[in-house]
Amino acid sequence: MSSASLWRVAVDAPISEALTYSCEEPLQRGQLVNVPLGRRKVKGLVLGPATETPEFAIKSIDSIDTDYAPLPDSFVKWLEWLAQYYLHPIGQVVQSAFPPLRKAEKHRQSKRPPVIPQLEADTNLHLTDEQQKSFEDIAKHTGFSTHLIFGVTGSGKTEIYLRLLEEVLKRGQRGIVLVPEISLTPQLIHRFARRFGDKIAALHSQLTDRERTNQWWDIVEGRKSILIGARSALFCPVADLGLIIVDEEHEPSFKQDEKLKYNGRDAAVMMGKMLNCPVVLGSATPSLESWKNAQDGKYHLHTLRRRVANRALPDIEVIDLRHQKSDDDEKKKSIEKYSHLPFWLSPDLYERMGEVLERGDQAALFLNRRGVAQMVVCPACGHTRECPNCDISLTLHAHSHLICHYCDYHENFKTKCPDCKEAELEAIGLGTELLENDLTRLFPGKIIARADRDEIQNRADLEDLISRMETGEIDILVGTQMIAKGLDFPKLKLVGLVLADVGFNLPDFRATERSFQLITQMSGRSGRHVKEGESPGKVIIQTFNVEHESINFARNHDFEGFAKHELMARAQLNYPPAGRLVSFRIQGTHLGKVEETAGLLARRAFALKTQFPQQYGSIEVLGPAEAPLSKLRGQFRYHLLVKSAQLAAVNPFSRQLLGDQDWVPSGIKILIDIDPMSLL
DNA sequence: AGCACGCCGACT
DNA sequence: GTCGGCGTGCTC
Repeated sequence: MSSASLWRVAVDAPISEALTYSCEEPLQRGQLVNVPLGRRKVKGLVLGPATETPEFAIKSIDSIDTDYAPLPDSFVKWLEWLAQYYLHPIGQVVQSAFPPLRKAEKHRQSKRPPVIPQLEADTNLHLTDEQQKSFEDIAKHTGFSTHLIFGVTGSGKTEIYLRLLEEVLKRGQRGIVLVPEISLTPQLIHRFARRFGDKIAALHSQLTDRERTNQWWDIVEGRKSILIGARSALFCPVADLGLIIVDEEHEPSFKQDEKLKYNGRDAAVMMGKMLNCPVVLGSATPSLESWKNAQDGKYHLHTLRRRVANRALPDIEVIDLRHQKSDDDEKKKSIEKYSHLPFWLSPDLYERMGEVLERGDQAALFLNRRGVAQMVVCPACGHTRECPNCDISLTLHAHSHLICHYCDYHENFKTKCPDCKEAELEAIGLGTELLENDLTRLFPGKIIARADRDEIQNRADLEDLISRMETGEIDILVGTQMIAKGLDFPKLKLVGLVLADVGFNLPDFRATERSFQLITQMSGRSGRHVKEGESPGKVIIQTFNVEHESINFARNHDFEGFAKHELMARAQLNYPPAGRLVSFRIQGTHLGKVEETAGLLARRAFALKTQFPQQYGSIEVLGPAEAPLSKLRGQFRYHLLVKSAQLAAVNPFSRQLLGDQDWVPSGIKILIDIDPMSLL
């Protein structure tokens, strides 16, 4: 018996590959060990025996951490895939698979409310024919398969999830439910808790480290069978996993935007593949990535076209904000009548709000003022400036330059509209706070609440707002996209999108898709509980771009038409899902050095293409260009985009392009984002 | 990420 | 003189 024992260990440090350690005792892949690293002690995960001896002085493993059972081989494979696909140090990927604290010796009574409330059990709801069929079609799969439930808002996707989980429990297996952090509200957790009682565990950002650790062990040791959580819940090694559900799969927040930049939805599908269990994705507005996979037959598609209980979809009306002036006498009178209205509020929306409030129902106004949504628009014809190379909106800089953030195309900003030559282009700015102030004046005595990053800081604030909406205390809700998702208020009968255009003009190839999703999701909040035969909920969209495709398709509740249209546009420029995209961000404190390194990276990219024309001929390199946020916290930022319709080429190309990074000058950092959700 | 080493300014 | 600022570099 030889004690030949060199092992590959993924240590907790930003080192891309595993390090080699020796150990006298027998080890096993998946075990957590304590190892020396430099002058300190760190945790590491045993990946397997080392195949070759490095020319280092090899250190010995200090001890095996016996608190944790070895991670299953398939789970370690999944961790390795994450590191390899997202080009992230394996040791830092591994750390996410362990709870933040040690296991509690004994459970102490906490002053905080329980993570999962104890609620009266409820029973299954009756399934519609559509729900029943989807449920049956999915439930017959027990091995790896991916399912996309495309169901209009209010069509009862959650009830299908609940039934599927029931089947999983019957088989003695467990399930994971991933939801976007923002929709992980008590409303949703309560619904699961009522159905499955004390079988539920939850992991989300509002938990303390102790709560998180306890939930983790509850699942790992089998006391709980269903884990509901944000994307990071995937890292909990659930034994006997029988199903993964990703609700609102299109949500950009499934993408982590720092450190390991993984997409929770994609990681979930890969986990299903590695652990051989079904994965169910659900959305009223599927991502084009998932939609294409369904069209190509890679995912099973299940469609729910109708709301439950035959509730009608809301009636959507589009208000054209152009041509407010008129010579018509009657119109003139009407303009006088409404002259007290602020510029952002059309008479139609104002009148509808009055009617709804009169009946004691609620209205919500939505305005997406996130980020630096600079928009240049012609008030006469609605024209906006776009980049001729990239087909995205140009951003106004310093009131004089219009710049494309993808390819560095720029032009002078001419104030006269180049399209109709009648009016002067305007940069428009407007925020939710202004709305709130104006509404207080227009609707005296009505209770107005605002929901945006400034007002809603934490879960408690959101819970408070939700309950005030549910009790009907609030008359008018004003908010950003915070209020667009998952919320369900019976008395909400009118939704107004104050300026739908804001989203259209973000310098991002997903801007149109985001707008469509937002309009559809926001519309879906209206009239969710109207009874059969009652007049449906109302949606009013105010816009300068009545012909914009995201409005045209959304007003007709036509996701499929939209997807077809948008997929064609993406395919023409090889944007995802037709192509794969990788973004490199070069940043540092010295502008000249950053520019220089960005140029160097681009030259390396072209050299690689020339050197391997077979593999990399299809790769397009865009930039380098100044990043949209060109200076952030004292760091100058450039970026370079790599894209190709040949999906498999992009990852190895990016890996080779970066190399071991010994060519990167000191003081410069290069951050890589595989499949970026946003190019801002 | 830590934790060293190292090379300059301002203090008892 | 030496205390400590944080730039740079390495970890099997």
